[in-house]
Amino acid sequence: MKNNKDMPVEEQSGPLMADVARLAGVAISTVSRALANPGRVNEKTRLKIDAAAKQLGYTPNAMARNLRVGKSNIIMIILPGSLYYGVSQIIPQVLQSINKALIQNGYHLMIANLDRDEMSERHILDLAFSGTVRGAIILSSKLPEVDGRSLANAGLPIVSMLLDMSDAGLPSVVTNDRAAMRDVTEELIGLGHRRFLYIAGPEGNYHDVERYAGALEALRAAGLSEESMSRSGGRRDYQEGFAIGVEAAADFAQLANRPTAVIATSDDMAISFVSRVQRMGLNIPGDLSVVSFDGSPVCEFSSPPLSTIEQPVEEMGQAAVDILMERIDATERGAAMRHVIPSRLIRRESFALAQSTV
Amino acid sequence: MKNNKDMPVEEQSGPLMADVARLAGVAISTVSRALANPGRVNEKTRLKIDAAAKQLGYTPNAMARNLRVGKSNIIMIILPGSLYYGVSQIIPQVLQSINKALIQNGYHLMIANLDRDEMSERHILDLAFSGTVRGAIILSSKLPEVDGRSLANAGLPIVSMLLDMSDAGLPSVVTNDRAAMRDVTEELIGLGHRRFLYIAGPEGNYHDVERYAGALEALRAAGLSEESMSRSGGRRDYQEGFAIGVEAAADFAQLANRPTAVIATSDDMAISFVSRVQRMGLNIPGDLSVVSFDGSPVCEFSSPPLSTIEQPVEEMGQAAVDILMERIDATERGAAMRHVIPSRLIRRESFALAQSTV
DNA sequence: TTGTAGGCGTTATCAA
DNA sequence: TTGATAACGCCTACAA
Repeated sequence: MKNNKDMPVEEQSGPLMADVARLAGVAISTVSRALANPGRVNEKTRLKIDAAAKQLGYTPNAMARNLRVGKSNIIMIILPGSLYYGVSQIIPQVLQSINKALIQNGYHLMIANLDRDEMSERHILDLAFSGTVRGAIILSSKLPEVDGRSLANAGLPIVSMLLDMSDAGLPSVVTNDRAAMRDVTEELIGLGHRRFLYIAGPEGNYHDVERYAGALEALRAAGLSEESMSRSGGRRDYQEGFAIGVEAAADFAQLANRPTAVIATSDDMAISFVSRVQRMGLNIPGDLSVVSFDGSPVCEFSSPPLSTIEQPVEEMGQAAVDILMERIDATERGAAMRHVIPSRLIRRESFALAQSTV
Repeated sequence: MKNNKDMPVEEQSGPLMADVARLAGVAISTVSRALANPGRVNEKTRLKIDAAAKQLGYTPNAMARNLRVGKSNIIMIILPGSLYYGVSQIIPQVLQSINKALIQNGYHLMIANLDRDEMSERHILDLAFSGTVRGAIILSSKLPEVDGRSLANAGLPIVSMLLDMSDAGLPSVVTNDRAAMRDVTEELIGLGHRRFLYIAGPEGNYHDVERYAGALEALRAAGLSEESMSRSGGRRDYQEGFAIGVEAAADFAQLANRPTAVIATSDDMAISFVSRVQRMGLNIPGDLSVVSFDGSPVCEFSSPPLSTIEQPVEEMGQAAVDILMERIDATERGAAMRHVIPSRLIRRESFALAQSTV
């Protein structure tokens, strides 16, 4: 402590390395070494120093250290505009798994929210260019870029998760959206379904593109035309899944030749869709089979329990952190890679054999 | 830039204040002033400096600044063990509103997860004692404390949210759990209900204590005995809401004189409970009224739509940040206060007049 | 209004 | 193996 003469109480800044050094009877630099490179110091002095540090309740000042070594130990996660989904636990799960993996590597997690406004972009760019963060994991398809500064040029390792941005030069951790969709569509075809309704999130979104492509692949493989699958949605964001499902139910009611199977691209859509068509008197899965994406646990408690494609969020988060750590340590950067972690279909009662129709 | 002779490319640390100063033809300190106290510098030089800064794409180094001024601009949020709830969006909503409010005040949000293990406590204490964070918002009932160091003694402003910890000296932002529960119970009594089932989270938890007390207040006021309300649950955490609801349905089935109204302390509990008792052939709200806590949007799409008590998370987050900011700025700390923000009952079809029974 | 100089708490280099 | 010393990039008296 240096303020020992008048001690204005207000900001007691805690013990410094100098205090530890004094108590242990060694030089400051020796304390620094003892704490950082315990191997490079005499065992006896190390013990003395450890004891002194513990006695004083010493914790090294992170800002001083980071300034000195020129590196921060904070990673930021860039989340899309709204974190607010209906039943999906993807965001909390991502945060949890990433935070855990980061801590194990000695890093901390900072949140950055990427809204559509310029302010949030500026905020993220400040974080990057001020040296506050050491790397980023991004869950949005847009890299912040405001008057000259772009996140891409911040010299920061970045990993994309959920969305494939390897084209933009970012290593990406994704699930097998396309194959998962192809498989489940195939399975429905196998159950006798020939007319489908596809409920989409925002058109052009990576998930939509991939999943729809997967569905079409299955149709083609079975010799069915593209017209056998109607589309609903495409204008609203995934955050508005409930509204999308409600609108899809209205669309569904209008269809002349009603589909016997519905594929929703989020559990929210499926849940609100089901609630509306049941109200119209339809039986699920008797009249209509339903499958969706996200693997929300609540699907088990719908009536009927909903089949859903679970995304391996834990593994994806862990993988994203692993890749980020590699990038941080690497002297040379490898090529941007696309890492695919397979998802898993949870089969429940919401889909069944097609009624023999027509 | 200082590395201008051989430029090893690897760590291009960006322009410094010295570079801006050189380009603008002024001293470093003038740049510092121009950027921080624009008023205390000649307008003409200020423009020159701004231009130079923009031209170089200069962003001040946050770690150097923070070290110098002895303050960080990072706030940590301490979240309970698992973020993983079934349908509740409380955690994401909290993060969103707090992050937004913090940014408006010039702060950043760091996540800290408080598991039951010592490692996570140590992690949080390091964040606090290393000067990394300037304050904390805590959503857990336990203040980290490991060998000597305690978060309570870190000299850090802390605000509790969701849980009332004013007894422990923390200003707390909570909702009116007790009154909300009293009101809804009263309402059920008014509808003719006389036998209740209360589905609890972990016993002794603040929410459980408050809510149960509220229910009892209503019973007493109506001249009903405590025995008119059965209790289920009490052993599992809120994160296991679905399991609690399933078990409650089993408990319910065993009851000799079945309740006509159920009060669940989370939407997860209500949803899984309903799915099970419906499978037992009961009609809701015909045979059984149901109300729960959390205000999850999905409740609108259950069948029947579920009544639920919505927590004002946005306002609570905003209030928590406001209070934290006051504490940070305040020279003298006021007494710990309890700030109550009222919740709101969303009435849906899941409760109705009691069937005339007995 | 602007410039000079010193220091925030650490780590890293160099001698001893 | 240890100690003195010079940065890291910025802010802030104080002097000019």
